[in-house]
Formats: sequence, C-alpha cells, structure tokens
Amino acid sequence: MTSSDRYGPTRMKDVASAAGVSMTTVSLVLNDKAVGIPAETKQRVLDAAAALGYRPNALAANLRTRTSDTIGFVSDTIATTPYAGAMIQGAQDAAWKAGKLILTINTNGDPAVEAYALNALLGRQVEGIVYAAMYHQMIEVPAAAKEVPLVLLDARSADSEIPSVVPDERGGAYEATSHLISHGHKRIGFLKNTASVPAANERLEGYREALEANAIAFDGELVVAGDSGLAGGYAAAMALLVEPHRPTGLFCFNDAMAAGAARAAHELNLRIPDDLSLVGFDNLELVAPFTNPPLTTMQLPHYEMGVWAVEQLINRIDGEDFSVFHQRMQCPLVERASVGPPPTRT
Amino acid sequence: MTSSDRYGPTRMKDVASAAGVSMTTVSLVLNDKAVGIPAETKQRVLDAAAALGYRPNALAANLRTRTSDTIGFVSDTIATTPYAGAMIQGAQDAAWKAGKLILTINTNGDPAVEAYALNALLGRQVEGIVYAAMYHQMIEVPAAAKEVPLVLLDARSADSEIPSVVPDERGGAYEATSHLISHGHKRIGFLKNTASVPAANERLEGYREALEANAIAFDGELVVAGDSGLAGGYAAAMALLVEPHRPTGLFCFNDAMAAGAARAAHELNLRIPDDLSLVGFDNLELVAPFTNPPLTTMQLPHYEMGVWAVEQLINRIDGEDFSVFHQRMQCPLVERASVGPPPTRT
DNA sequence: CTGTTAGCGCTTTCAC
DNA sequence: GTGAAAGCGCTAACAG
Repeated sequence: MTSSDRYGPTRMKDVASAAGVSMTTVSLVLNDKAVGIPAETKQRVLDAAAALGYRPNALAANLRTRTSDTIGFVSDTIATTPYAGAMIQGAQDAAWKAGKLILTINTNGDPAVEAYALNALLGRQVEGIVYAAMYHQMIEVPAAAKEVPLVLLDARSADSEIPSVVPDERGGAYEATSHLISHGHKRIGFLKNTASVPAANERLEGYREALEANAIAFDGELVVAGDSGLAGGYAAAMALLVEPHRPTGLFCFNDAMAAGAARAAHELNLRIPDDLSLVGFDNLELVAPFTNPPLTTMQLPHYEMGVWAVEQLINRIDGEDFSVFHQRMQCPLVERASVGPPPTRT
Repeated sequence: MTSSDRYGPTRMKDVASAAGVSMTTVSLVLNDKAVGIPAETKQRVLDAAAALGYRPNALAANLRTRTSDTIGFVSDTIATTPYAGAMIQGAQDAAWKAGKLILTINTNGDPAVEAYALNALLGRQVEGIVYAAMYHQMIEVPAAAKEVPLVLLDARSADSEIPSVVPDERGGAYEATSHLISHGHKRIGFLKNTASVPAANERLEGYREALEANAIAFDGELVVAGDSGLAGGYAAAMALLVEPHRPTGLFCFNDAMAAGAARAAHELNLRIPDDLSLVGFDNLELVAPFTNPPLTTMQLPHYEMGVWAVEQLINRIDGEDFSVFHQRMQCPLVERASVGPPPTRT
C-alpha cells in the first residue's frame, strides 16, 4: 500500500515489503525451502501472500531455474480417430501427477507445420516431447525433436534409440484366437484388412501362432482380406460363410469389420453365437457393446499407453531408468456375447 | 568462438558477437522490426543465427514483453466422449493460426484439481482460457478463471457475462422434424431422454415448434422418454410402434436411441424407411453411417465450436469485438437413408 | 542505423 | 536467520 502502488499483478517484491522481509525470505518460504526460518516469520509471509492474492510468475521462475515443468505433445491428427482421447487423457493424467503441464500441438500430418511446431515447443523450453500417432505406425522423427528427451506413442521409428509404446497386436490376436479355440472352435477364419500397417501383419501373426500352439493347421483359405470398414468385413465374411465347409468362428481385424461380418451372418440366417462366433478388435465404445449380440473384442490400451509414454518421458527427463525402450502394451479381452461353442454339426 | 565458450544453448548474445553487432540489432532483425538496417547487416545476423543453430528462448522474451502467446484449455473430461477430439482439434487449429500454443489440462470434474490447474495456467501467464465441457451443460466457473479473458465451450454459465458457444439444439431439432414433415409425415414421434440436460429440453422444443409451424397438432402420446442409450431407444420406440395408430416417423434424441429404435422396428418387421422413417442426432461417425440402413441425423458442430471459442477468445485478448456473447452453432442435417415418404396405408 | 542500458519477476550464492 | 545483489535471456527506451 505504501510505496509500490502500481498496475499489474502483485509481485514477490510486494509480498516481501508487506511482510516486512526480503524477497529471499519470501522465496524460501513459498518454495518450502525455509529450513531455519521461524514459524512466526513464515506465517507472516504466507499471510501477506494470501492477502495480496499473490501468484508466482512461473515464467520468471523458469527462466531463472532453466526448467519449465512443461512437456510437449505432438500428434499427427487428433480428431479423426475415436482413440485419441484416451491417449491424451492418459498422458495428461500422468503429467499432472508429476506436476507438469502439457503443451499440445497437432500437425495434421503437415511436415512444415511440424517443423514450426517443434520450434515453438522447444523455444518454450519444453523438457521433453511425446510424439503421438493416432494409429500404430512407423514414423520418421524430425531431428529437432531429438534435442530433448522424446518418446513415441502408438508409433515406432526406424531409429531404435527412441523409446516407444505400441499395443501388443500380436499378443492380442493370439488371445482372441485362443479364446475362440478354447470354446471348441477348430475352423477359425481371419478377416484381415488390406492395408499393410503393423497392426494388420502382427494380428495375422498372432492368429497363426495361436493356431499352431493348439495344433490346428493354418489354412490360407480361411484368411480373407477386405477394407477395414464395415463393408469390407461384410464382403470378406460373405466370401467365407457361403462356402460349404464354412468356419465356425471368425477373428476380425477390427470391430467395424466384425459388424460387417455380423451383417453377413444375419443375411445368411446364421445366428450369433449359435452358428457363428465373432471376435473383434478395438473395443469401440460406441459400437462393440451395441451390436446384436454385443461383441466380444480386444481392447486397445490407449489410456495406459498415454500414461506409459509420459512416465517414461519423465524418467528420462529426470535422468532415471533408461532400461525399457520399446513397450508393447497388452490388449485385454473384453468378453461380451458373440462367442459360444461351435454348432454341433457344421 | 572467441570469448564465450560455455555450455548450454546459444543465446542472442552469442549470435551478436558472431555477427559483430549488438544484441539490439539481432533482436530487431530476428523479430522483423529491422526498419532501416542494411540488407547486408541483416544477412550477416541471419547467417550467424543459422550457423549457431540459434533458437530464441520464448520464456525470456515473454517475461520481458509480458505476453505468453499461450492459451489455456480446461476441460472436465476428455476421453469418455467421442466428441471431444473435434472440439480440441478446432481449438488447436484456430490457436495455431493465431500463433498461439495451447496448454491443456483436464480436471476429471474434480474441483480441487480444477483450482490447482487454474493456478498453474495463470501462473504461466496464459492470455486467456477456454473452458470446455464435454457435453452441452450449465456450469459454474471458478472465480480465478475470470482473471483473464474466458470463453465457455459446449457449456453455458449462469453468469451471462461469460461468452459461450453451444450447439443450436432447438434449431437442429426443428430441422430434423421439418425434414420428416417435408417427406409427408404427419404422425411423428419423439424419443426423448430422461435426463434433464439442455439438449433434451431444447430438442423437444424444436420438435414442437416444427410441428406447430406446419399446423400439426402436438400429441403428448407421441413423445416417450427412455435412457439415452440403445436400450432406452429400443424400449421407447417399442412402446410407440406397437400401438395401432403408430407414428410413421421418429425423431430420436440421439443416434444411440435411433439405433435402438431401428432394432425395435426390425423385430416388428417394420422396414426402414418404407414403414418407418428415422432421424437421429449427433452423427456419431462410427455408428450413424453403419446402421442398416445408414442413419439420417443431425451433426453436432464440435469442430466449429472449438474454432469459434478460440477465435472469440483471441478477439477478446486483443481487445476487439466484444459483440457476440452467446453463440448457438448450427447443427447441419446429414442425409443418409433412413428417411422416406410414409407408407400409403398406416 | 546501431549500441548502451535498464529492467521483466524470480532464484540463489554469499555475506552479515 | 535473513538481506543485498547478481543474473536467467530477452526487449525497448533512449542516445548518438
């Protein structure tokens, strides 16, 4: 009130003079570094700060300490996929728990934007960067991103030095197929998608391995490709189901294809799961529970991957735990009602 | 190379001495404020900066200029809704276009986290805050958020001074109902949800108004409530469709309920759209196109709302355009295949 | 046209 | 135990 009547928010200096102490003392108290300061002084500082509505300017502190408590989150596309939310949420929650804030940016896949965005992030002194793709893929990381600790989320890089986390597609497919087998199925088809993304190849592998592990011969005729949407699933399933010696169970590349398969089955008057069992992948929250019957499927661990990515990043920022580089996150089975024992007569 | 061999990133001072000029000159050149500086000098600065890989420390600049080119994005929950992505994307794109970065935080609806989060944001000198809810609702905004320009996204506040943007629910419902009417329907049911959220009430209003505008008497018997999921839609539709004088068209609170209605129709051997026309709401990208037949529905303008919110925020930060306070964003009709003329005999 | 100088608000030796 | 003073990296008067 006395000397420093001025515009703008209260500064530490104001608190100091209000409490009748120096800035050093205020800083010490407010940052819990007040080792030997009497409780009485401490309280006076706290009171003054509260009375003046003091809020430290983090920018100034960060400039001085050369930290920022901020991490960058770069993603290629965020909206076009329903999965994005959970990943971001996981990342946020983990960051928050570590007292960091997240600066988000999305590049829409444009390399020019990407370069610019990285610069903006780095200029703001982010302590690390999470580089997220919105579906499991191989990406090339701009050199600039490597200036700070970096982890890849739902993506991998040819540069194996960059830590990454992706879903365990192979394991998920293995479990999906095994689930069908455990119900007694022996003729199990795989509806794969045509695109050559890691998910496609690895899910096919998992399918094969599960078959092998159970001494069921792999039959190339039982895997048929289609586009990864409902229409593709419909067509692929149709091709398989009209055959005389049709499969009794279908493992589908994703839930959309599974929904297509269900449609094909209905048209052929095959009941699910009595005549045909179905397992999907993705566990789309808006479709899997609502197919008829509700779809048994594999859950993509997006939230967990988001958490892992920033926890790992923070470990690296803190200089700890450089052990695990490439994490494959387990995809849990979500049992609903589309799987049963195979029909007694095929 | 000469005097300042030191650790850490290059600073402006380094560029200055490398180019043989003062920091002022460097600053001027790099910020495009070099009014009368000879091209030759300018080039020398640019070259030196490039050679040294200089990247300005935005924190330092921001401290000095008392700006931050950063806006805060606070949301209650991000993952649990499929809509969130588009809103964030819109916000991001608009922010990026204005040269701002977004600091995101989500509170999971916890007021304690919220208070803390707001402090963190404000401490980092965000220039404004977008406060987003993940579905259209009334919220109470913490006082701290009002210290900087603020706009509400997909939410409204009792405090009418706070600008906000929400979907035009009433208008959407009006158009949905009118669409049915324009196809010749006269007996149109409304499947409403039981929760008393703004969306529910306003969609009911829009439905009534469209009826009135077309001289169709409102019939309370034709509006039946259910929970807002597939099961609720199924039950509500069932109640209506078993009646002898059943409606020929149904406007549903949302796509999930519409999917339930479709299920009920199938069970009753009513074909869509021959025997029954259906209009949904939300245009869920993963369900609406894939119902059988594909669902005609109203699109929620999430991306556009995100854009509007940050554009508005930036206007306010810049001290311009304080005119529009409450925006209701139009919900466009997405025509697919679930609407046709009513059957000739009811 | 360009350099000198004084801070932005904070943390942190180093004295007393 | 607490204060004075230096300085994080930058911008912006103000001279010259």
